[in-house]
Amino acid sequence: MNKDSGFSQGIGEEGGLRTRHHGNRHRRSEEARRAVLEAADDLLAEIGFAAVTIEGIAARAGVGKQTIYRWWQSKADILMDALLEDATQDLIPPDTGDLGSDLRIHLSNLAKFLTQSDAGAVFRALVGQVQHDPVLADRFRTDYLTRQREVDRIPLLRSIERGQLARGVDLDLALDQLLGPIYFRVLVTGQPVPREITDTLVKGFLKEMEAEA
Amino acid sequence: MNKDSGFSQGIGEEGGLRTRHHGNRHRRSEEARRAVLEAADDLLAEIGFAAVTIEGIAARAGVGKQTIYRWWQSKADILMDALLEDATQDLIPPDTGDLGSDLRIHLSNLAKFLTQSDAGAVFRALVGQVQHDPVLADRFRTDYLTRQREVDRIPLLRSIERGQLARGVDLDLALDQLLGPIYFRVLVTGQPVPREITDTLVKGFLKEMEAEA
Amino acid sequence: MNKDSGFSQGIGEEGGLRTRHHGNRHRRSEEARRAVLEAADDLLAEIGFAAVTIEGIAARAGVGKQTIYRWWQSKADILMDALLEDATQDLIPPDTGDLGSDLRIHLSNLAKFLTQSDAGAVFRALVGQVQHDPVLADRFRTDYLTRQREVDRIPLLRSIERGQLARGVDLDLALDQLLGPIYFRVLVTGQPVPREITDTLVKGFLKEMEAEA
Amino acid sequence: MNKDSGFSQGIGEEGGLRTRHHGNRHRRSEEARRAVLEAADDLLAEIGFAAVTIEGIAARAGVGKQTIYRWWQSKADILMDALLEDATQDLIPPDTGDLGSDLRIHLSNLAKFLTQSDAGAVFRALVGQVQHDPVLADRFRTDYLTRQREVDRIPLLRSIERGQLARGVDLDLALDQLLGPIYFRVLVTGQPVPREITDTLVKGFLKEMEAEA
DNA sequence: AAGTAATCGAGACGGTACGTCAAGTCTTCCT
DNA sequence: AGGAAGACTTGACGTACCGTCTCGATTACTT
Repeated sequence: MNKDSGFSQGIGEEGGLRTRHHGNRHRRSEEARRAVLEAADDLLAEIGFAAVTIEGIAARAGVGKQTIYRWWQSKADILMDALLEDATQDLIPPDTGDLGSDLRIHLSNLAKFLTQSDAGAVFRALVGQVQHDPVLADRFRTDYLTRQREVDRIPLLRSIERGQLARGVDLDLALDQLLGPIYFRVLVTGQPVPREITDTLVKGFLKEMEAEA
Repeated sequence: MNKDSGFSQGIGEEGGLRTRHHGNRHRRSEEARRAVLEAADDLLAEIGFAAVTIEGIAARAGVGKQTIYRWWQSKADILMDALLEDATQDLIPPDTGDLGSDLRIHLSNLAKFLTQSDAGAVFRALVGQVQHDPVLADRFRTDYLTRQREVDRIPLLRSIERGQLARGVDLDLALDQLLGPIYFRVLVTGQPVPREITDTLVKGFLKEMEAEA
Repeated sequence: MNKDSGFSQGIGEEGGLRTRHHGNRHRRSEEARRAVLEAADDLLAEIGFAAVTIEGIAARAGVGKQTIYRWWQSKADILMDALLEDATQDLIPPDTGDLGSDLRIHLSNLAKFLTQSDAGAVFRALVGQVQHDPVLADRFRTDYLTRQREVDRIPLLRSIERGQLARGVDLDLALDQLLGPIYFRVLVTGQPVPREITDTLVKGFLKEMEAEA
Repeated sequence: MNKDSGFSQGIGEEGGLRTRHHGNRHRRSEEARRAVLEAADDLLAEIGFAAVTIEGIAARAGVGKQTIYRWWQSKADILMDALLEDATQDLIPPDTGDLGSDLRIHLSNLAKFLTQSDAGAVFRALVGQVQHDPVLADRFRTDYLTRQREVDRIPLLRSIERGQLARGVDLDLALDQLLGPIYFRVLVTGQPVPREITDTLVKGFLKEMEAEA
């Protein structure tokens, strides 16, 4: 995506060319990088964010601490990379041709992602950390959220193109209304987010859109 | 509310009789308790959750570490108490006689609380920590959330009694829809929550309720 | 003697009528005092001086910490009392009418006391502590050593009276020569002190005395 | 003796070649080691054994606590090393060709060492601690005493070779008799050990040896 | 007999040091 | 040059005891 290829951001190389204008000087070890991300992921799942340590990650990854400090700033930074690597492919909304269906599926997928998947656990840990760490918050919003936001917007945009949804709709607010309750339940109240909830959210949203018109 | 209200130990005899026939001879120092809560509050505001340490709180409060460990389990536990003490009086919805007004005011107050107040900063730190610490999560939900949830419900209940709102409305879901987007912006996207947002949320909610009917 | 009757010194009341029949002025609890001394003794034997704590003694004795601090200055001070109470009756030299016999028996008793008895363990712990604590050293020498020194001197004095030993003998030096090697082995080298050793010491001493004459 | 002589861990390359194909890459900091020993020595002299703490040593040495705990087991263990480093060169008996002279000088040096020197203060503290700590006692006897014992024996051995002293003499007992009273005065009675005392001890010992013959 | 005063067991208090853990830095050797 | 290893300083952790303090109960001497 971006040439910065910022190892700390990881993502980057899926394009594959890997032409990196003139190469990465003296070669970062891709092997070490993956080992670290995997170790971090595994440890998060096994012992929880609070118990994860840089030393633990290094030991589990079979990597020197220095190698970690050379490329990442904190354990949260590592998890950011892990999240970007693991989770981007998920949460791509379907294209069924119907806004209601698209949203129902997408919201349901989101709920599943947040509550059931390993990547969701990473996400929750990161959001937790974001409350304490403004630098991480920046990176989280720049590297993850804005991208996800664009993806989330797709069903609505498609619906507008199809003429189902009015042109003037405030998409950001719409997304807040659709997604907010889900994140709220997951992050704050800790309540489950079954399909009935997501379906009802979509129903309410559609009803409101109709009423709007 | 219950008299104990659930501080970590409560000393809580505000009822006052203090008839305790002879028990509890060695009482907790109320002075130390308040000093700790204040120190924790202040430090959170000054240096942020991550930089707050038990040692720092103890030093600032002029209290022995053991005294803290005797009564609290973690720095988050201390902040829980601080939150319960500081914030309970806030966020009580008004009673204007109109659901729309009540909600607009209440949501705006909530947004202000979350983004502007010291207690809101404590709340955000706690929600962050809740993502990493299941024990804290329990306490957070038992001691704070359920109480707040009941308070949040009041405008809707009053509206039902007035006959404005249908009896069958799912109040929990309604609250998720009204509050979720606000928490989402505060905790996840980091966007501000101006009055326009809260007002629009209320408008949408009312429109949906009408459509429902 | 002294009105304080120095409980912390325990012993001390021999001057006296010891009418303590019931009236101890304003009542120190004799029961507590004995419980503390016994607890200290027991704990020393069980876990060693380093692991003995005032809190541990108080708990074991079923006594409040304050009670201990009221009457003693340190755990070593308690053990001083225990030593004075337990050990004074030991180490009284016999009177066989013969200097050699008296000394052989006495030195052997001393060796046994130092290496085998519980009171000897207390003594060793106190000598250890004396190296670190000048205040204790004072008390140790004033209350225990000078007394014991006088007792140790008895066989030599008797022998002088009997005409066996020359009047001019330096008794202090003689005692250093007789006792020093025993304490040295016990405290420094950690070697055992069997009867052969003590007997040989006596033999050497007597030979030297003869040669002197 | 070798300059390395057996610090608590040494690193032990006395074999020397250090061919270790690749092992032991991360070596102990000699600088930190010396700083710790000096700090411990100084603190002992300044504030006394009881007041010396590991934290204090670390702070004074400008060293992390962990570094101390990595290489030593206790403050006494540190002082053991300091003693071994500082004191081994002292207390080597002279060779005047005459047993009496040799012993008089050596005993006098010993007395001076024990009562006047900084290393002597360390020694006294260690002997004190030896009464409470069997592990230290072991190390004290293995690493220090046996070595010193051999050195102390030298004048007697030389005298035997010269034919002055009988072959059958029990050297260990002889040393106990010569040294015991000195240690006794220093460690137990706290009396000074002037030259008259040491001289008289030697005189008595020689007289006894003559009488023996 | 009631009042007074000192001691008692208990245990919370402000502290100090403990011994451990992890942070982030630095140095060394290896590849 | 990058990476694995690990010793280094730093600082917080949570615990154990220190010595002081207050509490309510007990008990022996006033009065």
